[in-house]
Amino acid sequence: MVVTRFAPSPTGSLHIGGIRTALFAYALARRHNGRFFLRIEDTDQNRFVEGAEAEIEEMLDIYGLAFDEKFKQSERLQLYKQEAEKLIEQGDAYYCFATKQEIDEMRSQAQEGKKTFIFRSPYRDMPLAEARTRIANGEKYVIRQKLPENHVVVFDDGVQGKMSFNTNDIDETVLLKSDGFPTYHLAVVVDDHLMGVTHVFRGVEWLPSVPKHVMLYSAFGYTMPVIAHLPVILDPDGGKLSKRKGSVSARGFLEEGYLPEAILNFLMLLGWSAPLNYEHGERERELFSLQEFVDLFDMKDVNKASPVFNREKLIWFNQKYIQSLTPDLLTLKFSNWLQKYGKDEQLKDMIIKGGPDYLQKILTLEQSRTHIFSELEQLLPPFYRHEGKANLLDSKQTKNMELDTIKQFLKDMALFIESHTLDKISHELWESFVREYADKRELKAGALFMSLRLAILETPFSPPLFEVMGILGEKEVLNRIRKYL
RNA sequence: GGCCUCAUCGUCUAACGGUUAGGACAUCGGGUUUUCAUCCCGACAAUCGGAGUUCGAUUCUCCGUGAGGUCACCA
Repeated sequence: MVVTRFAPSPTGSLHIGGIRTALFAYALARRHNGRFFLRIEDTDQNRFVEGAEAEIEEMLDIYGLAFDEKFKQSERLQLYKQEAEKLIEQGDAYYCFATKQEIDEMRSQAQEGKKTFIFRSPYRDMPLAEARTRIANGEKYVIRQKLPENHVVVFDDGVQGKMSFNTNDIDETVLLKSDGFPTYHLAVVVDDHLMGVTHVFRGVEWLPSVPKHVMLYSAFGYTMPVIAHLPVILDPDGGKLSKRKGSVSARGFLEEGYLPEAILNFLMLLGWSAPLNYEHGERERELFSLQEFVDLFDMKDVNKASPVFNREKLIWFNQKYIQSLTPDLLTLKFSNWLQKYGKDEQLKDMIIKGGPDYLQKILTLEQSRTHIFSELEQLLPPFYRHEGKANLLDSKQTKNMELDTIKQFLKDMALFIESHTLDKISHELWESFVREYADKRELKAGALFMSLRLAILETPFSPPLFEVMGILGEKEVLNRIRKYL
């Protein structure tokens, strides 16, 4: 059985890269009808952030990455200590009394001499009995991993492939801190084994500590899971993804108005591509639902190189997903978004007052021109408020016209609408009125449409006017036009 | 600096050792259109450099170069 896990630490808001790691782990487990666990790595008391754990779970839920069970490292402290003691007994670890200051001093000395600093504790070979006496006397200690000298550690990464390390280049790392908490290195190995994890996905930043883990697995006699190190997501400017150009947290993207499905789809293609069978006439494809991804996902299709996070492409995905929404879903999702993240309080009130049916009609019209929900905060107001103060000449089409000509047109337009109040004006009738009007006076039809648009909506950009007027209703349209007469 | 890793259009990527090196985003043209979008059509654009292996390297090997990661009682 395939067992994977997502193991974030609750030290802040969940990074979008975390969602990708979780996505891959989730997909592998689901693909093989296995299990997917959440493990909260809260062994650092100093970096603990209140509410971070709840946010991790909330994000996993919103993004649709359901886990089967949750574990918390802080609840299993006794266990790690026990396991560390076991290593001491075996001679694969030792008590160390060196203080942080002492080590820091040695390190800075080595750096001044331009020498590489690999810490080897003076307590490494202290007789166990002596060490235990010191502990009994209340002395502070940590437990360190003991490494064999000049030993080559080989490792076969699930994504990166074969590599090797020499123990001479590696610190004998702390396994159990003086506060009794395990370090990451001890806790992952113990937990992954106890949880029966078969496949691990994590960021490449963990690659350098692989030899420590390999040695721990062998000291414990555990079989190693497949470990796959995912390349980091890079910023277009180089380096790690930075916040300067937009969100980097899982929640931040939701706030900006991206749909979780679109983000997920974008993330899938960052380092993975679907296998293709040209002989069966398959074409390149990049729109995948979570379920389709699960059905297709295989570790061998994951890339080694670090991808750059391209926000334009994310926007394109989001637009595709918005366009594919049914009117009901579009209305529902946008309403939820607005309520949760909307910034324009006045607009929120007006939308509620206008009712869901009115909103849905507008959204259907604006659907093809929205890429992310936050744009709608600019597109919607013309349907809800009207000042009567727009400059009717402020557009490419109307800037060379006489204001009087426009006003006369608006007046005639109003008369036209009034005279047809009883029978519904058809699109054809209405449009031919404008075009004939333009022909007769040697005006440009486009300019007339624009002047109407500016009067009614007070913006040069809008969906087709006929549909807009249909939504506003004749009474409202007349009201708005009259403000300019 | 030590250790480790990576390298195809600007970006995400595809290509049993044999392809006119394919697709998508972006960009630039053109078409549809009542503005803005959408949609459709088209164009531009890449195998980091140098050796080797081979009849033949994007693909295999080595060396450079460039980029990234990491060197905590943080994860």
